[in-house]
Amino acid sequence: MTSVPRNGNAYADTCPTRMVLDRIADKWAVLVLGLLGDGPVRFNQLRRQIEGISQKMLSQTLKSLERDGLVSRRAIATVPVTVEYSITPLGQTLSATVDNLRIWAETHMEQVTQSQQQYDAAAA
Amino acid sequence: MTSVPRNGNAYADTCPTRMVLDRIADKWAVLVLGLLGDGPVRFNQLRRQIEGISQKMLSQTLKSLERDGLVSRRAIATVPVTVEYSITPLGQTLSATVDNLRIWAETHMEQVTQSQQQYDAAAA
DNA sequence: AGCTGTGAAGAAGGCACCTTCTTGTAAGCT
DNA sequence: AGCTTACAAGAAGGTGCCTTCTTCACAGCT
Repeated sequence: MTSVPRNGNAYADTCPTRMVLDRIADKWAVLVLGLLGDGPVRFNQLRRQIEGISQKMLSQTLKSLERDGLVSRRAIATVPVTVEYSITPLGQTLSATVDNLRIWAETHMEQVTQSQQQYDAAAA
Repeated sequence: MTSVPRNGNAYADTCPTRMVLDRIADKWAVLVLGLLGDGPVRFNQLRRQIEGISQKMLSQTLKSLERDGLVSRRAIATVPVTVEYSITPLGQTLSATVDNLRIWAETHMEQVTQSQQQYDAAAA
């Protein structure tokens, strides 16, 4: 009998799903994948499009996503050398989900911040 | 002219969407909302169902989600007093999205960990 | 008095996230 | 030599995440 991929359980502490969830439930990962979903992007292009992220953090995030198999890296023989990042087929299966998370944040930002203000006022 | 809710932009550093995204792109938030999506749950029930979370962290996460307007809290006059948490209408609109994130992690856990192992082996 | 249960939070400490600074490599320009 | 560009990463330091421990309040039990 061939082995069948088994689903993990994110509610179980010892299951590696917890680590995977921690990896993808990350704002930088969501923002990077959101951009790569539209096509390959170079490092500095990503950096310009994601305001507030440091070069260090972007490099680190891309490395992690590459390690996860969600992103692929290709050095281009320009002068100086530039690097292009693309989403992988595995990353593509996550694309719509992370986009929905970001879109929800964008469309409900006012409601959330309003609720936070009301909560803080009631607590004061 | 009545004011129209404007969408945020998560790629802009100064936009509060970044903060909202940071709030919801969080493994504990995803796991808590995933359980509350099915109906009200008591604090200790949540604690038992989410393995590995400390009482401190669960309490803090629930307080943050309440402040965000995604969760509501109701004290019940039992002996001792127990507290029941429910998802709010606003939280309900996020429910499917966070479930999809968790389900993706559960169904792709093996592919991600395999990719991580291959990456680490190639780097060694 | 002690203990149990519930839920909340401060303190302490370790670890991770994150920025800034710096360095490294390489090629081209002044 | 200096500078620029691109990308990667170590060091340093600050902040935040997170656990553990402890305390608190309250009611009931021994």
